[in-house]
Amino acid sequence: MVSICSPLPPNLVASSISVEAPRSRGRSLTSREYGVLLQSCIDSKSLERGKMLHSRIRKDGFERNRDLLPRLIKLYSVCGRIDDAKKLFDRMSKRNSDVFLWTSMICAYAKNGSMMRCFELFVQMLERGVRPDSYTFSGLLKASAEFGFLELTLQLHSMVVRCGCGGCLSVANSLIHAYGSLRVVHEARKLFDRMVVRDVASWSAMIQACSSMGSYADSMALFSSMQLGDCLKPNELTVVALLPACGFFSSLRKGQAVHAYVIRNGYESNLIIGSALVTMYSRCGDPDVAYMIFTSFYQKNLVLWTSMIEGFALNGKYDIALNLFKKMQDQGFQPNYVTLVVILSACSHAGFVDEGLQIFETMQEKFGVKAGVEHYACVVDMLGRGGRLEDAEKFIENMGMRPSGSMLGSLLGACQVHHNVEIGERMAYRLFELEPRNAANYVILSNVYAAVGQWHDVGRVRQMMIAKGLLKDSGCSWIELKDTVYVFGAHDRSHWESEKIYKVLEELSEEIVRAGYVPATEHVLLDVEENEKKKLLCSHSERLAIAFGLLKVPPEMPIRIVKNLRVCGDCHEAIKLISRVTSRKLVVRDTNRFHHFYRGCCSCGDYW
DNA sequence: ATAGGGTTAG
Repeated sequence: MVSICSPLPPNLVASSISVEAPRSRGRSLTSREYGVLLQSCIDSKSLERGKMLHSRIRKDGFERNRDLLPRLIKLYSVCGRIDDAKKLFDRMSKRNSDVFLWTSMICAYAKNGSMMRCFELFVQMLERGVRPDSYTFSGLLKASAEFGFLELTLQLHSMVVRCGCGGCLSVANSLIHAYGSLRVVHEARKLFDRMVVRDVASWSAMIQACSSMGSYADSMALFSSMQLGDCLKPNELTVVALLPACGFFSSLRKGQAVHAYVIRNGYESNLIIGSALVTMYSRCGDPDVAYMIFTSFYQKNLVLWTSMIEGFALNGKYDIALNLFKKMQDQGFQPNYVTLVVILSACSHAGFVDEGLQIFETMQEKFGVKAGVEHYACVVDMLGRGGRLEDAEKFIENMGMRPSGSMLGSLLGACQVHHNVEIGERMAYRLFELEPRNAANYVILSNVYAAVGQWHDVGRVRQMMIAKGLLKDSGCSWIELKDTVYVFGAHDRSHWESEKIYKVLEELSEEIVRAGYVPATEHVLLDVEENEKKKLLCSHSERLAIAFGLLKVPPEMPIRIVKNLRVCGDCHEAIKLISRVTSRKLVVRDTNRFHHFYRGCCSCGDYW
């Protein structure tokens, strides 16, 4: 027989006791013992066992026990019996004004997503004169943030202060989280900076807030101060909050370090961490390791599948991505909204226009997912990339919703690639109204003109930009070696080994010309001499970074670089040949995609 | 009895 204080896992203790032990021993359990058993029912969501326990607790007269009552409510709520929880609550609250009781019911509603009821109960509680405590506020803040109520969160915040709960760690953490998920990071940060004592949860919530806003540099900085300044050990939630930052910077070394930490701490079997790792490795251009992690999970879930599919697509392995999409369905997973965005985007980047359109048209009946803006945006992109610019424009007109800026932007980009001035102008002028301060739109329109040699219009657009005081984002590429990131701008000569770098480029130029390279000067969108154009092309930032990589990265290792804009068409050709003449694997990350160059070919199949 | 997690177009 297993005893109560056995070191075995609680569910084992519970199952062996709740059924036979008490009766066979012929004695009642203490409230403490009931507490342990109830907890195990909560953990394993065992409603039937919990009900049996409940009736025995009632018989033994422990139902009003301050330890057991909240647990009973929690048991019913985690088992999806929120109404039973409320019945019990109603029965008990007639004579009970204990904050424990009220808070547990409020939290049950908060977890359950019953926003209105949660706050109704809170009001009733205040009317009854029950003073809320830190637990009450944590529950309420969770509900308020989840429903995106900023006003309410602010009111709760001021109540927290008035009730003297402002100094409580868990309440402060809840507030940081709430502000973070409401995307008011500065409020979260203000609070965070004022905290006297911070624990892992505070740091994790703050890192998460930064990551969800895309302030990844802040996430990174916080992560190191947490360890160096506060000497705190990251936990699973910290890791999950940090991994997107590693992926964003394509910082394979940092990502690998986090992965090693995950393994050292036994977090590998955590599905959420697994999905975050798959995404991180995919964004660092290493889909093979991502796939290894993916396969290491025997029990997968939809998010893991979706992450892996996206990972392959991101790295140009479109066929594998689509196969995985089929395999996922064979294994009984129905794609959701996000999966369909991912798969449509894959079709768009792969040039699988017809397949993509078919998925789009049948997604509602087949998967019960109603197409949203993101899906429509993928279709516009798909048609645009495929050169079906008129179809794309018609699609925008007839889709029955206001086009988003990004939709018009992707069609404008397609007009640059396919040299369509007419549609390009229409898109650009709509965009100028929609997002007047976005310099990128002006730049693309001027590129559209430049691509067809309308230099007068190029100048006109440039004048518009100057008049509005808009500056073009300048292109740069970077490469990470050891723990340092080296950034190169176009025609950059600031690096201390600049001379060597340009020497490598010169030698390479000769070699790739021998291998058949012809500089595609149409990619120089400036009105300058032909020879000047050739020179300008050679020192694009991506080539500088690659040359530096050739000098520094051991020959057996791939050279990974990242560029903040799209790789230009000429560099793409050149890099293909560089991979051939040097027999190196070159991995270039674009704004959002990867190009894997090897033996003169690129994974994108020249369609991007 | 409480807070915190992964996948989303260009």
